[in-house]
Amino acid sequence: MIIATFNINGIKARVNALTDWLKERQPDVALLQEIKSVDEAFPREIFEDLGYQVETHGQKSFNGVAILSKLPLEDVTRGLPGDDSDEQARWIEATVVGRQAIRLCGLYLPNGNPAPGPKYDYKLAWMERLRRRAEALLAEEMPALMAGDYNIIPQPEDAKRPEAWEDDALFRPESRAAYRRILNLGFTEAFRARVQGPDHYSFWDYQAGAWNRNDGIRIDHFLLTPQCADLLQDCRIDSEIRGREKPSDHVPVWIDLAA
DNA sequence: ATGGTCGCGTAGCGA
Repeated sequence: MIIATFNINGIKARVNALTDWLKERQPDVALLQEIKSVDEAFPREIFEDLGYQVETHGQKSFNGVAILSKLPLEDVTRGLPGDDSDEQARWIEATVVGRQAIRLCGLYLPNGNPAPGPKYDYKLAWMERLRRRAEALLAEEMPALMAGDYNIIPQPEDAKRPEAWEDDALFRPESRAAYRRILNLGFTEAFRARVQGPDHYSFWDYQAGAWNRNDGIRIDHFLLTPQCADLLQDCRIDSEIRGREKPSDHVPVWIDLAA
């Protein structure tokens, strides 16, 4: 089963790029972030015609997550638990039923810049809520994953120029510690379980020719529970997508599970 | 130090 995560940076602007990639990669599931659309305006028919069930959790102009699946989805829930006053659409869950059931959590973690400040406080508070949800997920002892745009550069090797990110909310020590705290509960980060070394990125800024200089960062991640990690066969980044017409600033990352 | 580029929505914010 191929499961992908892709921050598409606006569904309206990305319909062609996204459908082209879906037809090529043929993922069973695509977790999408930054749809930047309300649910009613999401062009669901285009993806239903490609054979996907469409579940969205959108908001006007900003954020928004979605799940596309060729396999049946069950028990869809929207919103990260822990703060009923949080109106930002950054979390969606569903169970995909293949040969075995996998619990999927699609997330768009807050950027947090500028740091320090209220946006950074929101990021760290959101990560603490994520940690609590992660603990509950592990306690279920079933194959489950949390994937999406984490807005976290885990290690210096995950940036072409780590020194440029020293004071950034994506790389500050508190951000990386909060991410590590979740990982160390017992998750496997799929990409680093399969691939070592530098120069593997999932995001290149639109500005200053970042793509042409390969000035990227790796911020889109798959965290797998032990039961899910046992099924991991592959993890790859479709970086070539970034060089196409009208690309997102992120590219898809996908895993292949024996499920 | 500044500005560099996109998307949304049609000004200015978020990234």
